[in-house]
Amino acid sequence: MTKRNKIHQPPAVTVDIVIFTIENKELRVLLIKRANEPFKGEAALPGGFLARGETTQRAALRILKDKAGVGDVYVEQLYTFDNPGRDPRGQVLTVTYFALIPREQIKFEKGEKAQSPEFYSVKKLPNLAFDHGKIVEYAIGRLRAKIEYTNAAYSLLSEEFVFAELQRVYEAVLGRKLDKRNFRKKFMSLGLIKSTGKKLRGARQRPAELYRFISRKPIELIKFF
Amino acid sequence: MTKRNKIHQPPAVTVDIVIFTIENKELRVLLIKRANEPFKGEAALPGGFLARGETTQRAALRILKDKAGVGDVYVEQLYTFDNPGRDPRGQVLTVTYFALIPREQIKFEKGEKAQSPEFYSVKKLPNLAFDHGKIVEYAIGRLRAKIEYTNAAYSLLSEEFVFAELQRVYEAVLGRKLDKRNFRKKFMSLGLIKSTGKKLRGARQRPAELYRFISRKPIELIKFF
DNA sequence: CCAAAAGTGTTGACTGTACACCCATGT
DNA sequence: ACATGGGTGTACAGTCAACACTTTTGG
Repeated sequence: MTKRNKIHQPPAVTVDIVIFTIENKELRVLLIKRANEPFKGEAALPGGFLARGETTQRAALRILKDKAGVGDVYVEQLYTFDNPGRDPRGQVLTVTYFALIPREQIKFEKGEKAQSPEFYSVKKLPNLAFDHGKIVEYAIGRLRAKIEYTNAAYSLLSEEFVFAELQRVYEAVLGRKLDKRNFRKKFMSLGLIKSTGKKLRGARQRPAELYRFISRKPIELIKFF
Repeated sequence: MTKRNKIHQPPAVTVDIVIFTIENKELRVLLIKRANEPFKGEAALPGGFLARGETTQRAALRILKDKAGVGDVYVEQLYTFDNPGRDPRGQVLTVTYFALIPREQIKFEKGEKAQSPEFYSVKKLPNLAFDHGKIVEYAIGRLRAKIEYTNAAYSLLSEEFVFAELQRVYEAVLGRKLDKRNFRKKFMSLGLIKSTGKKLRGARQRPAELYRFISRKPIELIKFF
């Protein structure tokens, strides 16, 4: 560190979160309507200023709780944006995170109704405030990469799930159909999930086996060169 | 963004850079001796506070220029660290970058002599100030991943190079020997480099062909699922 | 018995890996 | 002529992609 302390006036710091879920076989992002200027009324990522002494990670969890009412989910830092002009109010540095949530776990808080939080399909996003469009795009790229070499999918599913649901998660994230047999074979060989022995009955079809992730903590698969 | 403006007191923002090079077949990191408290005299990453109105990317380039005297190199944002307690002076948020530089391009500035900048092999790093040890570790992981699906290696080599040098870059970064024939075959098939037609003469052995990267701008290779 | 989704194997193409010898030069 | 690193091909194993039919249930 140099002697720049004198002329150091730190930028404002905010945290924005890209909250993903799968709904109706589509990858969706949580957006709110901005209650205040700038960009009042436009769609934006949930976020907020850092509270005094708060870490960005804590702020991300707080916002997640406030806007979506969820706790124990996959959260990961994405990137830090501070291009000049990204916020008309001046220099703002935003640390972005992304989170993965199973749709049925989300309960919007009453207090947030005014901002009408809503999940938008990534295939038809509205115009977003600030540079949030770029942020979402970046997040999608990261998610696509992550889901191929981690167990992150657990965070988009409920604890017990059926193989078809798992495949739908991958298809929604990657944006294309996958072959049922190849997908099952490959995924099984990764050793990330185990059968519960239970079956899902009640549909008018052959009952499907229920699986669960062996670990619901982030795991990276080893890669070889 | 919520109504947290009132209690928003932004943390100090610094930028640290992990500057990599290849020297003597080893991956090395540039470290300086801290001139001031805290951690005075200990080895640390070059870095500094953000100047007023400066973006973190600009700050990274400025520090790169100041400490290593280089301009046109591969620079990429790494991660943002703000764990409590990482800096004894209080809440400090650090945006980290990593840079790749060919060793022969570096000229240390006289003004920086006091801090005795020096390249340390990643295999025998001293204890580092702050959480810089963790940062370097993280950077190595990122570099290893990047070099496998981008053309980032161009930034660790001079414009024209011989196949053996390219291979040494990969071996140093990945930390293991690679098979000469397989490496050549694979790398050639990527289409990132082209022969210059020239040969490197003067050694007492068969002259080696000189190659150059077709593009010296970052390129990502397409991956398939 | 019909509709619906579940479950299951084989083949061919491709990719990665292991491995050893001759070549062109400088001294 | 010899020491040095440069340059090259083949065979085997593992992985990926394409592809269609039978099973089990609820209605």
